[in-house]
Amino acid sequence: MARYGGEHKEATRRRIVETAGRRLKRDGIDGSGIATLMADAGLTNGAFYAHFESKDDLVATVVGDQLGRQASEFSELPGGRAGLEILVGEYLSPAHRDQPDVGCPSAALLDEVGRCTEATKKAYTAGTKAILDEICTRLAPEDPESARGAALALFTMLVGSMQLARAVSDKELSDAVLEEGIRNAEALIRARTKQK
Amino acid sequence: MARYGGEHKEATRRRIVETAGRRLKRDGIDGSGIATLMADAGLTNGAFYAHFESKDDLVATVVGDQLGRQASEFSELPGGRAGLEILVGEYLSPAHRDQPDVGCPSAALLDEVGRCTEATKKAYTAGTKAILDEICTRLAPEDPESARGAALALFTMLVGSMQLARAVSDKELSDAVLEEGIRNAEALIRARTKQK
DNA sequence: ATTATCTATAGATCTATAGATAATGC
DNA sequence: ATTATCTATAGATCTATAGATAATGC
Repeated sequence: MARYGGEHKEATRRRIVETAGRRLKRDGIDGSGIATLMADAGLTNGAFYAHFESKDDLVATVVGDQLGRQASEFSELPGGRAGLEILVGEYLSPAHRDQPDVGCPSAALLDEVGRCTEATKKAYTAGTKAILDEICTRLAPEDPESARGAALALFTMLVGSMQLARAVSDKELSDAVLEEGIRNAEALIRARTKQK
Repeated sequence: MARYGGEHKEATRRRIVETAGRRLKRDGIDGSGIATLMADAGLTNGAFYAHFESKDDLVATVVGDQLGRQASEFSELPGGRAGLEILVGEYLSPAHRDQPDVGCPSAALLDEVGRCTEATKKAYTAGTKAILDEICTRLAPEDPESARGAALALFTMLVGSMQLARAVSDKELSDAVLEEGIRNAEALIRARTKQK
């Protein structure tokens, strides 16, 4: 079965999902057209529907893929508090702020995901649960569930801070948002890992 | 000067800005067309350009208006910690989650604002600074500037939590995000108002 | 007479589909 | 012979403009 070496089409699909991840994070979901998404992958728009049922189908796939990648990146961080401190420093960096296309999908798209189809929300939810688990394990290795609240605090603060740093026109304020975000996140990590 | 009672056109413009605020928060910026925005105000699309130079012009105006309203609502809350606790409870409520059109513009639009024109970002920045000032004054009346970091932590956590609660398909998780958000926010307020 | 709004439309872009083409493996 | 991709296009929607209309105040 399968001409073209058996993996040709599969590889193309993966390439579309990858390049679409960057484009969606850069221009937004409603801001990205299929012709552009396909051109990014070196294809024309007509080929799109051989790979996906609809734009919604692609969006759900991309969101799931992006969150899955992020979860697996997180899982490769060192254990305990050390891993979280690396994460915070990288997350709230000017480099991350200035390159949304290769950055966190939640920072780039979270409010838009709230307006997406159920399939996209489901993909988003599964990925985010995995990420929250990674954070919990590092905050409280002996009883991860007990750190759920702190993990949510850390996650929402990181995402909110990055969105704010990007939305603000005042460079000084934007830098301050990142710096204070790091301080606040580190205080949260320290408080949690000391107590209990 | 000015026919139609002198305030007719002005009133129409205000109506457009108001109804567009709701529509943009509901369907997103890229998700809202001018014909729909004008129909919401009881007008046809052709009349739009008598009031605004472009869609970008409207978006900047609406974002500025929305943030200004929010800042003035915040300013009417009681002073000190009490005002902030009311704010947190209302902000992280299921009612707010389920009615984005009449809710916080940052929760609805923050990642999109990051992709908007400079004029929109400027309008957003001015409004957000006013809101952060309101929070600072309540966290540390004697020295508001000292609370800037804590104010940012509170603001980004509120916005991030609301976006997450809306994006998640799992109702239980969504409710938990709001509940844990309240706990985390209150802990932050207490820590800040006790110390110093 | 003035002017806010409407009707009509241009030109671009959007999602999606149908049939043609070209590159592959047998 | 098969099939991934391309070309071409339909039909809807988008932003924006031009000229017509209707409602107002003098």
